[in-house]
Amino acid sequence: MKNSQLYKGSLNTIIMKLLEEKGRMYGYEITQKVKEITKGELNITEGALYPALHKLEAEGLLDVEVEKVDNRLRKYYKLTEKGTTETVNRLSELEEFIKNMQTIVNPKLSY
Amino acid sequence: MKNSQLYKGSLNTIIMKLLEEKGRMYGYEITQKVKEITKGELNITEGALYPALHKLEAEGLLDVEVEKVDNRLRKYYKLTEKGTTETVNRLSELEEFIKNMQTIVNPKLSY
DNA sequence: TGTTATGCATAAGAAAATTATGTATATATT
DNA sequence: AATATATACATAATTTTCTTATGCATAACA
Repeated sequence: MKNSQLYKGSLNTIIMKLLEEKGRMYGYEITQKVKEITKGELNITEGALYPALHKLEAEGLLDVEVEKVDNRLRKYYKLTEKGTTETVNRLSELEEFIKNMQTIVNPKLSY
Repeated sequence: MKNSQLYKGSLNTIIMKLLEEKGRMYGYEITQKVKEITKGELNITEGALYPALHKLEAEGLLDVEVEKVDNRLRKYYKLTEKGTTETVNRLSELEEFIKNMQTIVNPKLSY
């Protein structure tokens, strides 16, 4: 992941949320989707992405399906049942985080 | 810093924003203020806070004034001129970050 | 034919945090 | 009087997460 270090710690949540939405995605697709969503502002590097995917898989939160498309390998990831449950938690943590950060940035709006 | 790893990378921004608001604060005060703002959700650990303050000082973004209150030491930090300028940048990065994360969490609201 | 895009992966190093200590004074509790 | 909690700083060892730099391989484009 590149850019302002604020994104540190949010990669897993991003991956899981995208998978919850799209059903299944492969690594490269995730990087492109995030680039698109953030209008080029957030570029997930491979050195961050692939180890993250492997770790989520090792933790039993993701499943993989390998497919060959156009003679090139793709590893499709999707949430396991455990992963789906965990995603709900992560997303509420994210919303809480965003609220808290907004309160810090703009304390006057938080009555 | 404790809790959801989402806060990783946001400590410096939090410190600088609080200092911008309050003028000057000492370390322990910062931890208490953040705990209060986030209703106990975010607890900044000393192992994260003090090295962060020292680094910001070394970078010329903060100045220190040592004072003895009730026979106990306090190190009051405040933004330097450079720090004030930098805070503006960090805050706009933070707002951009929050926007992007919101778009990811709730893509339907981002037309 | 060389560059860009697609698609995966890992290793070395840096950055930022956690966890575990350590020191010291003040205040509240038992 | 003794003990625990709060205040106030600090650092060292370790872990987590990311960046940077590689590496391999196929497809598409110029």
